[in-house]
Amino acid sequence: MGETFSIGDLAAEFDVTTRTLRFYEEKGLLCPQRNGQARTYDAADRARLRLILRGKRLGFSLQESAEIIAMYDPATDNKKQLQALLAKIREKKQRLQAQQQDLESMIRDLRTWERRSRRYVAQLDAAASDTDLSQPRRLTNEL
Amino acid sequence: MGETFSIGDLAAEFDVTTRTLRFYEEKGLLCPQRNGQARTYDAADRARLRLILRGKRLGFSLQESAEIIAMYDPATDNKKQLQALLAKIREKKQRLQAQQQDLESMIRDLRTWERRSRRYVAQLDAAASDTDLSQPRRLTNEL
DNA sequence: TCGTATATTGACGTTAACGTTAACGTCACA
DNA sequence: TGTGACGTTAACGTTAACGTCAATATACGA
Repeated sequence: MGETFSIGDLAAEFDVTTRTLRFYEEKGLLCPQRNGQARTYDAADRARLRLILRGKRLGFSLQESAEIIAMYDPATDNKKQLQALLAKIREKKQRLQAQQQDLESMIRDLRTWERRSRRYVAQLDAAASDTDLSQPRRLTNEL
Repeated sequence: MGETFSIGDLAAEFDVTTRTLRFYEEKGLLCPQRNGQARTYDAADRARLRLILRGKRLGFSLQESAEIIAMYDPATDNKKQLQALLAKIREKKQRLQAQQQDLESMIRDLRTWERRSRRYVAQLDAAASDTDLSQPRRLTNEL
């Protein structure tokens, strides 16, 4: 068998608490083996956790991450289900692409602001070396 | 003066409830004028709201959106503050770019899965027309 | 055998981001 | 003059995603 992990191992590796891992299990997102009382996680559990956390970083709820993870599960073996699944995949992809749009807008805005602010700091510097502190120009805020 | 909006206007335009707008105000993210009791929003308020919602879609908390919006505010006019602000901008940009990585990973994964599932459906179709329903091959799940 | 580390199961607490309800004001208009 | 449509404040309710705490079990080393 492959490598296994304790709850503490995974918690440390992914920087979450053990409570979090038990919570995910309680919600049906993880289902590690049991070694007596203790939980034993394998590579697949670890991969699932990675997906859950990736989803979180992207603003998905646990419910949604659960759905996405379900898509990776080949246990669905009839045609209608697979087609429903494909529809879901397309929906998720659209949403993710919309997020990309938002991200690009925001990064563009931030870049603009960074340049603008940098010029302003430079202006302040120049004014200071001129001992001309009279009227620092305001940045206009057109949002 | 420019165009103004009622609370209902903005709620309808951005598909949020009026409660939400009052809540954002309560949290200091919006501060519309008052016309007697009633709120009157202008173009700047509207732009702020757009930023807040964009942040939400990207998984930012309201607190974080508030910080980001504060970056757009030119009211900070001393050099140290501006430099601290630039640092924050860089931090946010890094986080956003990390999100882009996650997004790309996930979209790539989904694309792969879509193709794989599509092939599987095609296989099922072929099998059906052959009246050979014996052993539909399983998709392997290597996550 | 004792202590320390790590695990377990409840069970209650917390925070963010609103929803919901109640009780009321105001303005156009038929 | 009522009757909607739209607005207001205040206060309590809700859901998600954990945190925190208590009491208990298990293994391992000195």
